[in-house]
Amino acid sequence: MPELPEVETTVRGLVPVLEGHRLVQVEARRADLRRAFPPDLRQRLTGARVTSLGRRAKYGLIATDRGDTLIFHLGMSGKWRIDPDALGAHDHFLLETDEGRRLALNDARRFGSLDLVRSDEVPAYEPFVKMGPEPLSDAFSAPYLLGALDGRSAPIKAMLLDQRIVAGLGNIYVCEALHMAGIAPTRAAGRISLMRLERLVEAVKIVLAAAIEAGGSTLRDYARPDGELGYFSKQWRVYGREGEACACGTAIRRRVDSGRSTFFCPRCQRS
DNA sequence: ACTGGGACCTGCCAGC
DNA sequence: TGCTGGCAGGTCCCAG
Repeated sequence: MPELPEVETTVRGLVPVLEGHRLVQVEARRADLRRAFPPDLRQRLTGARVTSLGRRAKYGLIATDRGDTLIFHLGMSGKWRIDPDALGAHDHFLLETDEGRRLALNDARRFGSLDLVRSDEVPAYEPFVKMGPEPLSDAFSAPYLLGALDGRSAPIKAMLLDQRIVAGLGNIYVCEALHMAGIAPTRAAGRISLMRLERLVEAVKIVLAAAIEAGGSTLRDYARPDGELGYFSKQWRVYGREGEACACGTAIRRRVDSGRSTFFCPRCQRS
């Protein structure tokens, strides 16, 4: 579920519950997700007030007045449940605020992560160190991409999924952006012209912004008890649509590389 | 250094 | 109904 737009939507949904509020209960119901939780997680968070929330790539950031930042990653199946009616087997980490609002970090596959770092050390947080620019920032531009992809023979799809090139894209939005830009996913990344990279950068920004917009429009649904953060409307043009007609009328194709599905239109997306 | 492939873990769904 | 195989939105590690 969670690529950049879903994490952004999640963070926005957490803001009204957490921002400005004190954490009165903190409970880890297991010791790890993909990595071990910090051993002093509970001690450092209990009693702390949340000062701000943010996002870097697919990571959510929750800063406290004690100078700590809780960094979460939702992996493939993670989500925050708000005021859950009952806890389930996959509710791994719990928070309760001074207002009595309760949050459960639920992650069936446990590919997610939870870390706590000093806020001034966030830029040095290991996953962030070699990360590329935010795709919605001005730093993610065609000239930047041209330089970053120079000499690379790997397919453009693989390069867009590489968080060191650009941080926050996943399988869905890469497929969608390549389709919008009319570029074949298998095209060698280093052999794409500046003009076509302009279209690609533009497509990435449009696709992500539209997904965030769609997520934002469903935010009100999260306000109800037992709401789950992270869902968004599925308005994909190619992803998950193998065999269906592209806007051009051609059947959308699916290919699999090392277990990963790529959806594309063989007519609209030329190499 | 770059590239491609597989591992990690659980749940769900189509097909038999 | 019950089993099996295939599939899933992300990283990380390894071998060539």
